[in-house]
Amino acid sequence: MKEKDHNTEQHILNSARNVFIRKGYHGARMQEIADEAGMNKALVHYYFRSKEKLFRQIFIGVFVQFFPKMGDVLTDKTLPLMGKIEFFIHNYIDLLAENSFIASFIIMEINRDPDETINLIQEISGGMQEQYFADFKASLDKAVEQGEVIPVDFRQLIVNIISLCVFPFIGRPLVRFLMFDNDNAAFEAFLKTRKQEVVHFIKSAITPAS
Amino acid sequence: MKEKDHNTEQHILNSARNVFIRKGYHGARMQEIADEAGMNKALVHYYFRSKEKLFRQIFIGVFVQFFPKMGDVLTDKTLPLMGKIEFFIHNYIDLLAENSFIASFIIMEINRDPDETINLIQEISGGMQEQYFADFKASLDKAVEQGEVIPVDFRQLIVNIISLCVFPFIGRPLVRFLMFDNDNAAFEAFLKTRKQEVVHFIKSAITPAS
DNA sequence: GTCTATATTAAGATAGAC
DNA sequence: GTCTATCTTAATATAGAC
Repeated sequence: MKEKDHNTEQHILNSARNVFIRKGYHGARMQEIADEAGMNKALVHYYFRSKEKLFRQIFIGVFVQFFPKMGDVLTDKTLPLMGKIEFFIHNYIDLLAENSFIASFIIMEINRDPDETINLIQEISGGMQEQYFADFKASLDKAVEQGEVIPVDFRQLIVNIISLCVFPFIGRPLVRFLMFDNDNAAFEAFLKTRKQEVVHFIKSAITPAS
Repeated sequence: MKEKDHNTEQHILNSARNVFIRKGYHGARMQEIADEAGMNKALVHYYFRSKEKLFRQIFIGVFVQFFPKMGDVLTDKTLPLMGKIEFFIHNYIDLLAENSFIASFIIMEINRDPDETINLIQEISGGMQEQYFADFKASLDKAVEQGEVIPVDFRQLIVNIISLCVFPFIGRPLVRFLMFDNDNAAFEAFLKTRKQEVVHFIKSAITPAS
């Protein structure tokens, strides 16, 4: 029984994750979640009582999977600044490429119900981001001092890096249409070169003119 | 009667715009639209027949307001490349700042129903973007030839510019929380300096090391 | 634990009076 | 053109049999 229990619950979670990520909270249907899990709607309620509760659990899971990876890179003390940035960009874009709808899902939900969502994120993160950023700032300050990079506000720089990585994935259908006339192969090729492009662009922007 | 007719219709459109932009298609309620317009739900249906039809009209309006402004700048033949870029960034960030939820609304809807939304956009735009980009590319090529900027892929550059402008607004609640501990004043100050930051960053990235 | 059947509620949409 | 009242449908949620 324990076995089957665990399996069913896991099936529901997988299915719910897919449906919520594709459709968002309001667009998702309990019926669709049940269908995709290959079982009855009532069973979904039996395990998770309400759509709201199920959603919270999914959102937490997605967020937890998505964020710590970023922090690990920022806090690595052994790497120099540009190494950190490069490593971060590589990891982050890989993650986005493999989980194509996650970024827009998070953005969507944050804009749907900002207060509720931020509260949830606050509970999850427990303020760990402050340490991440402090470490990154220290690393940046040192690099500036040594003349390796020009002086920049560390928050602006972080936002710049994340913007460049995330936006093409969030705006994917629009970018593909506007810039590639819906030619998907061309757009995928564009994304493939994106990692190098972003790294190169950042490097070029913060390296002192010799 | 004509007078009143026009007024009511306009009230509904205004209200619908607000509600759809805040809540998205699935989150919006016809009741809420009617309430905010100060009238009955039935009247909204009398004017627009269905939620779907009303939504399409709103989406088209938002998109039309949002896009041509970009094109005007890109196609201005009198400005040099960096002037164009600078002008574009100023205009675009102003627009985003004044209409804080529009960007996330468009992104949200595009991800909710990509095919349908892209079809709609295709009808609206009529392929005008190709001309915009062609003109921009020509301007970029010339600047590269003259040694004013380093060689860059024009699509990557455009995506970079838009990413840097749009993302802080789309991710607003999350950025405010993660980087400013929800201190709204600090975050607004950050946005205020964003225009200069982006211009400077781009300039720095594509200017040849002397 | 899992199903069928059903209750409940909410939302889009229409009919009909004024 | 605008309202009240109502229809219809669809979605969340629960009861109860197995």
